[in-house]
Amino acid sequence: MPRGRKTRGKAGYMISAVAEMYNIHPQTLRLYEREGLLVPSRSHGNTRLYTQKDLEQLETILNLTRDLGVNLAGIEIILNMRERMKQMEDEMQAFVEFVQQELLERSGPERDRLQNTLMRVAPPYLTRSRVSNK
Amino acid sequence: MPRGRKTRGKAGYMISAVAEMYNIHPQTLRLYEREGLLVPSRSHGNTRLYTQKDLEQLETILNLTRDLGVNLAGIEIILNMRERMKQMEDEMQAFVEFVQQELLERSGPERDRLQNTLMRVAPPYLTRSRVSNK
DNA sequence: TTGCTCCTCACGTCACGTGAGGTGGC
DNA sequence: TTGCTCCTCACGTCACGTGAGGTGGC
Repeated sequence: MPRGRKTRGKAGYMISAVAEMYNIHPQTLRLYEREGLLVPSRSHGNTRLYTQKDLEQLETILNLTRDLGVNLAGIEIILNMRERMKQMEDEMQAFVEFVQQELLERSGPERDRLQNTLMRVAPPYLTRSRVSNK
Repeated sequence: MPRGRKTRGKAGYMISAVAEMYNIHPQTLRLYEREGLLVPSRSHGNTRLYTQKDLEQLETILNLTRDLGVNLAGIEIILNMRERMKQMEDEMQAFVEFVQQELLERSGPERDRLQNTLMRVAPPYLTRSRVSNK
């Protein structure tokens, strides 16, 4: 039973709660914030509040630094690249879905040709659900 | 005028030539090789030979470590991600080009619809050359 | 008051880069 | 021979993580 001040409000976790959950020093969390890797919001009393999204970011950071030995400069770059890759995937996804839509409205050799290209060119995880399973 | 052994054969640059070109210690190049970041081929006498491709890889590495402060673990991951992003871009490119081809064979509202989607969804650098400039 | 929060400063450790030292082939 | 190559071992420096010390608000 936790005593004292609540460590978890609806607005997020306080620093010691996060530190305990991930077995990490509170100062390290402050370091990550100073480096711009993980910037939680603050309460009106200036206390850090970590949201669920912050915790996911933290897990990524810990994976990179603890398991893979990446330093903070590298982590920043990798997080940015991840973001860009996600965007690219989303664009690809949207585009593929549109062409699939076109596909459904056609028939005959043209349909086969489109479908062929889709399978050749689009990553499997984008086409599997709608096209190849049929 | 360089004396002694040739530092540049048609097969590639020897380590001291590369070291001089990039103002880097030969031991550092050996370190990068040991870490798997930059693995040149070898002559039959076991001498390292750096190709043009190796030098490009080296420039990327130096940019990451010198200018951005990324450590070697991070560089390895970033190089891999770059590779994957290039692949994604190639796939995207091929797909967009195919749809553009389809586009040219159509007319009327259907063409407009396809073109619209292309512009909305494909990154500008993929469409500029063939579609938007017309 | 207690137990948290905030902050700054400082130390220990480890990775990276560099140098020395000794070898061998063109 | 000279000047390169190969290798291993070792040191200096710096970033990162952790701890101490002192403050303030719920």
